[in-house]
This record gives sequence, C-alpha cells and structure tokens, in this order.
Amino acid sequence: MTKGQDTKNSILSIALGMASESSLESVTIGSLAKATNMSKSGLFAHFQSKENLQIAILEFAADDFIANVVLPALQQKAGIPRIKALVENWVHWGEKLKGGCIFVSASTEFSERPGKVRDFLLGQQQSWIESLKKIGNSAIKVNDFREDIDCEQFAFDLYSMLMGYHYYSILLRTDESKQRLEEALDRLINSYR
Amino acid sequence: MTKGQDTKNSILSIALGMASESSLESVTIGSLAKATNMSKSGLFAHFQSKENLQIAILEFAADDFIANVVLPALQQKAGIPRIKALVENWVHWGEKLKGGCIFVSASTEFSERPGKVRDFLLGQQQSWIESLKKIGNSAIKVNDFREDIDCEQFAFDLYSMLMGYHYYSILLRTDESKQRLEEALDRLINSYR
DNA sequence: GACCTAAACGAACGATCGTGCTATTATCTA
DNA sequence: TAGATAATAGCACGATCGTTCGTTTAGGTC
Repeated sequence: MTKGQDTKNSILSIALGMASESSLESVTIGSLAKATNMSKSGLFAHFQSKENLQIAILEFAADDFIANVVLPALQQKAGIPRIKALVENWVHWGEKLKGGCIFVSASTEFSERPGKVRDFLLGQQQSWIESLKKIGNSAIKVNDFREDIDCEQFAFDLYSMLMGYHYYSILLRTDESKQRLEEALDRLINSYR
Repeated sequence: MTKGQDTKNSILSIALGMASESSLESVTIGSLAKATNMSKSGLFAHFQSKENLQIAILEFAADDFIANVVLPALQQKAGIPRIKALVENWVHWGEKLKGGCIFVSASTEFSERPGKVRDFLLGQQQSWIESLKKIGNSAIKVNDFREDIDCEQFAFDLYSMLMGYHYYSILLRTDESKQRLEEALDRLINSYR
C-alpha cells in the first residue's frame, strides 16, 4: 500500500463517519480537509471531483458492508441461523455509524438525482436485496422454510423490518427498537416455516 | 386570507415539491425565490430564517398529511377496512410527492441535527406511530384482531412495511412494490386475526 | 385623495462552495 | 545520493449560501 492509498483510506474512513452523521452532500471538500488536517487542494487531488469522492465513500462503505455483514452471515449454517446472523450483523454495522446504515440515508438523498452516485446506490441496494432473496432460498433448501414461499416477498419483508428498525432507532432512540425487530423477525420466520 | 398569507401558502406549496424531490436543505432561499419568481429578500421576509422556512414546509406538509391520510381513514369503519384505507392513503399521498413521503427523507436528514426541525419531525413521527397504534387498537375493539395482540408491535410492523415500500418505490421503481406491500399487509392482518 | 402598514425589491455583506493553477515538499527508484 | 515522481500545499476564481439593510411599491382605512 503506497502512501497515497494509505492517506486516501484514512480520508475515506473519516469521510464515512461524517457522511453517516449528516449526509453525503454535507461532506464538503473544505470540512473534510479540516477534519483530516489537510489542505483542500491536497485532499481534492485524491478524487478529482466531489462526485468521485462521494462514490469513493460509498465504495469504501460497501466493501466494509460486504466484509462485516454479508460474508460472516454466509459462514453461518444455511437457513434460520444464517438469517438471524445477517440481521444481527446489519444492526451491528449500523450501530458503528452515527446515523445508522449509510446506504439508507444516501439512497434518500440521491433517489431523484440521476448520475453515477445514484447508479452506484441502486446497484448496491439491488445486490443487497438479492442477498436477502438468496438467503431465503437457502432456507428452503435446508427445509427451514416451506417450499412454496416467495423469496422476493421474503426479501421485501426482511428489508422492510430493517428499515423500520432503522427509523425507530435513529429517531425515537428507544431501547425497544431492537426488541420490536426481533419479534418481527421471529414472526416472519415462523410464518414461513 | 390576506395577501401575505396567500403568497406564503403558494411559496410553501412549491417549496414542498422541491423539498420532497431532493431534500429540505437543498431548498435554498435563492432557488426557492427563483422558483416562485420572487426576490430573495422578498421571500426571506416571510420566514425570517431558513430554519423557520424548513419548519413551515414541514408544518404545511403535516397539515396536508393529516387531512388526506389520517382523517379520511378515521372515517372508514374501524378495524381492517380502516387499516387498509390508511395504507392506501399513505401510498397515495407519497405518490403526489416526487421523492415519496417527505417525512421519511427529512427524518433521515435531521436525525443527527438537534434543533427545532428535528424536534418537529420527532413529534410528527411519534404521533404517526401513535395513530398506527390506535388504529390497531380499534381493530381489536371491533373483533377484527385478537385481544392479546401487542399494538406497539403492530405499529412497528405496519410502519416498517411502509418504509420498505418507500425505498422499493423511490429506488427500484418497479411496479411490484405495491403488490409486495399489499401481500405483506394481508399477511400481517391475517396473523393478527 | 392622504396616511399607514404590509409586502416585495435591489444591492451588498462575509462565508463557504467546488475546482483550477502553480509551487513546494515528501517518497521512491536507480 | 541524484533525479524522478507522487503527494500535499497555497492561492485564487466565480458562484452561491443565509442574512441584513434601506428603499420602493401595493393594499387597505379614514
């Protein structure tokens, strides 16, 4: 890892923290330079444009997401254990970021703004939903779920309760959020059994 | 209605459209002035600060939300019909705004930004969840739901699937979003019967 | 029609935005 | 260790940000 890549990584780590706390757009070159003790131009040289910076932040987050949410879950036993691990990892991942999962907030921010950032987010969310679907499918294969269930619907149901949990926890900040999620998940799993 | 209130209302109507399309913060005094064919200072005089403008936009939206989502549902027969009406109204309300329900995006934007705007949003979301709870409760009273169900959990479940629908429709933009929501809602209702 | 208030405007402010340029340092290679 | 290259800094630009000020126009009251 060269010096450049090294600083770039630590920039992105700080930038990710800032982005999740407020928003992608609010990570300005100036504020990020201040946070990293760099000059605006020195920092800017790493990304050539703000759009590139935003994508780099999201890619950085996506790599971390795959490594700490998806892959560890796939190492669990297929079926219900894997589903529970995925949810747990997702919750845990969001807790590390101040404003919760950054893909939720960034998706809100860029849903109506065509461009590379939105394209990236769309792809990320699609692949995330695809992961949910596959994990549902593998639950069928190991007979944790009935054979006739609709995995697309399962993905929607699971996706939804994570979103519900997201807003409950960032807004209401009550301890019960996690219980609500767990109960919803148990009910979902039982109904698919 | 005086001239001032009249223009203020039409400003807010346009501002709400802009805010839902991108974000509350992106409704700048300058861009809003341009969109309303007013001078920056002339428009600014109506609100005295940007924070006041943001709150005014949210209040404007909240009034519309109550009038077109909550109240019409309360006029439906208590129980399952009322629940279905509420969901339908909510979906329909979000469709009028380009980026879907503005309270979702604004909540994302301000969840980590203490101040009057966040306070307002927190209150709005709490009262929305309270409405969901009450509507679940009234379903028990008319025997559409079992007596032993947890209305707080019902509120979470319903809230969640609306969030899931929100992101499915603003991001993926597939027609199936509404079907997914309907199926999820039917399953939820049946499991509480 | 005179008077008063409400509403809208024009111009300017300091700050910050993203982005170029050029110069100055580090770091790596031969 | 000299030279080449990568990394960072300094400075400036036009644009836009929220906000303030003084002025002008419009509406309503006597």
